[in-house]
Amino acid sequence: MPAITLPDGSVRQFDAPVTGTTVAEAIGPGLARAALAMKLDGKLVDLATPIERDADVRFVTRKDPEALELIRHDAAHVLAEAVQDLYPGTQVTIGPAIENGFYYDFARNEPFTPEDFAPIEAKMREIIARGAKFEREEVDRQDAIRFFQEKGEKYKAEIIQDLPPTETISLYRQGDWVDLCRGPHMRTTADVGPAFKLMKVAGAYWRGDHRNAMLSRIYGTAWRDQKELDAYLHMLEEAERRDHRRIGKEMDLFHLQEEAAGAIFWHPKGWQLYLKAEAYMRRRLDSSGYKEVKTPQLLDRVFWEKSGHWENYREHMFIARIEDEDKTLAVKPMNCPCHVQIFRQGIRSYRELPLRLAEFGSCHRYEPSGALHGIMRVRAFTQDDAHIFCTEEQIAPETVRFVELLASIYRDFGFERFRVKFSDRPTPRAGDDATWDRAESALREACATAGVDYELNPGEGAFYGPKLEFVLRDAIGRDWQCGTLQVDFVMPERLDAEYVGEDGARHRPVMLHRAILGSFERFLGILIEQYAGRFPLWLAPVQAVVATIVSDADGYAEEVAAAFAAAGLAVETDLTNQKINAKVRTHSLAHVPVLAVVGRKEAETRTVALRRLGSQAQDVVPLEEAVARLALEATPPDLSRGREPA
RNA sequence: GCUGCUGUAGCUCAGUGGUAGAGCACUCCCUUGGUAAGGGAGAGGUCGUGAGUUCAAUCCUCACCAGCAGCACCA
Repeated sequence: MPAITLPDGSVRQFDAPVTGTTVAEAIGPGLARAALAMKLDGKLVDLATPIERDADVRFVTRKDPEALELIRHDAAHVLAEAVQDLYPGTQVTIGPAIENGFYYDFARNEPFTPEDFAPIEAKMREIIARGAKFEREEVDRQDAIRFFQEKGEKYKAEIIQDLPPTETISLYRQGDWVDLCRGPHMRTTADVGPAFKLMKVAGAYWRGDHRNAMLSRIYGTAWRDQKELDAYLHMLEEAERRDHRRIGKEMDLFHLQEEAAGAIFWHPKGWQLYLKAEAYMRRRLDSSGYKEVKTPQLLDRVFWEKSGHWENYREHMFIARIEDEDKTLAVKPMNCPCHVQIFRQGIRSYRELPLRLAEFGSCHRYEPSGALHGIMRVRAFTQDDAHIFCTEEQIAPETVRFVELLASIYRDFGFERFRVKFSDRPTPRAGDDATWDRAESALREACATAGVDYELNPGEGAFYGPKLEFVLRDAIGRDWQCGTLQVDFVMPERLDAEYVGEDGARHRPVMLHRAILGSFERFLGILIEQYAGRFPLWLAPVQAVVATIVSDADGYAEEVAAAFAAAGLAVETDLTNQKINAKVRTHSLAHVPVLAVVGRKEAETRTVALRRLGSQAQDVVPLEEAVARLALEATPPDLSRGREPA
């Protein structure tokens, strides 16, 4: 007879098997109304799940974090029923809850359009209002396959076929509609509530494989209540405002045009931003023991054949044919083989290791057209690339050193948080298992030493070695891999890199491929979104504008601007015959961090009225003090560290 | 690359089978005003490219290019 232990430690004894529903009712009518599902010994299950033995039970109500997932999963089922009701002949496939919502993939000859959303949503509301019970039923595998085949649901039948034999096959019924589903679900369709919205249609490959059929996916979002939904929709709008493509245009940072798809035209202001980031990185690498190099853009095809890239990535390389010489050159898609060439010049000693070769390496890759995205995913980009040639013993300490540098650099750019993914051996791969064991454990060990929390990304390593990926998130919640560290035993072998060890014999070095920003282009895109264009002073392309109130102050304004410029500030003057209100507005919208306003008063007293972006306060200070203060604040973080504020 | 959508002035966008419009920006004039839009005038587009249908195409059809969303890809 089950004894149910509740989260507060109290125990309820029952003299016959019960379900969550009866337990909730026994506790109280309020809980019985609020309970949507339960955690049975830590596992989220239906409220109607029978409990036959002693167990820990926690009820999940709308307030609990698990509720969102349930609401979204149930919403996906409701969506599927609505679609099958409105568009007979449509097959269902899968429909999970995802971050912020849910989707369902349908197989239908005719694709859905956003115009279909209104009728589908209306039908969904009907189904929700009907409040049919979700009823779980466990069935025999063969019966289930036959059942779905007879309904013409060949995708569902295929899913069951591929489920491991140990897996219980369960169906969920909501009224007349049935879906194959592992569950759990809430009590009835009414529990989904009113706070949902269909968001977009898109194609998606069956089982995520591009060789399979393209299904029609409908995305939706769902929340506990209207307030949450509104807040989410509002957040999306805000995110759109900080899209780097929009801000890039507004702030005149860069542009793209069709004759150079996937390549960026950096405008003067955008290039200032780029140069500041590059100068900063150069200092950080230099002071971390890296040696900067520069290698060729174009190399003979033979070279890429030797490195193995021609075989694997030929389709993604830009090729140049030289008719006169009957040669084929390829624009470099990466820098590592070139760095190996530098390593190979002369005879290397173990005393030189670790040798850290860095390059702001400009690379070209013919990315698939659908992958291009603003400046975040382009075909011409520059990596803050470096290769560390070292011994196996040095992998761990070098990794620790790298992670520390990376975290410090991300912090300087305003990113306190980032995710780390550990990608281990893929199939197919180069190198034997013993080598992989060594590489993976070295990396794991290094993560432990460096205090890095990572999530495992199984089978996603590079073909030559395991890797760490450092992921930053953009304004719209999309994740972008920026930093990376890859352990490589293969390339040194392939390109015959070696050093003379302490024992006088020749050895293969290990190569660590690593990048912190990844590509400048992508990183700057994320940076623009991170700050919504309101950069900290050290990065701002235009750091200050000197704006006059009356034209009598023009001469003094020029003097102020000259003083700012002499202190290394990027400054512009605004001597137009606009009112000061208009000038404030213009430069605020342009995200200029410092507005120095000068009128007759300031000219007479040799002061400036400083107004900071985002503040209405005016700070009238003597010119010399303003220069000193701003110059200090505009100092890049690495240069101002340890320095006392003036 | 795949599915769907989009492409009109520098930007944001409206619009029609009879070769086009707004706001902002831009130029000029008036205005010298103390912290988020002072007023007026003007200039600006072979409606993404190419073909087809039509008496007539920016509008309809097809192809291509580019972009957007998602999927796949990302050494």
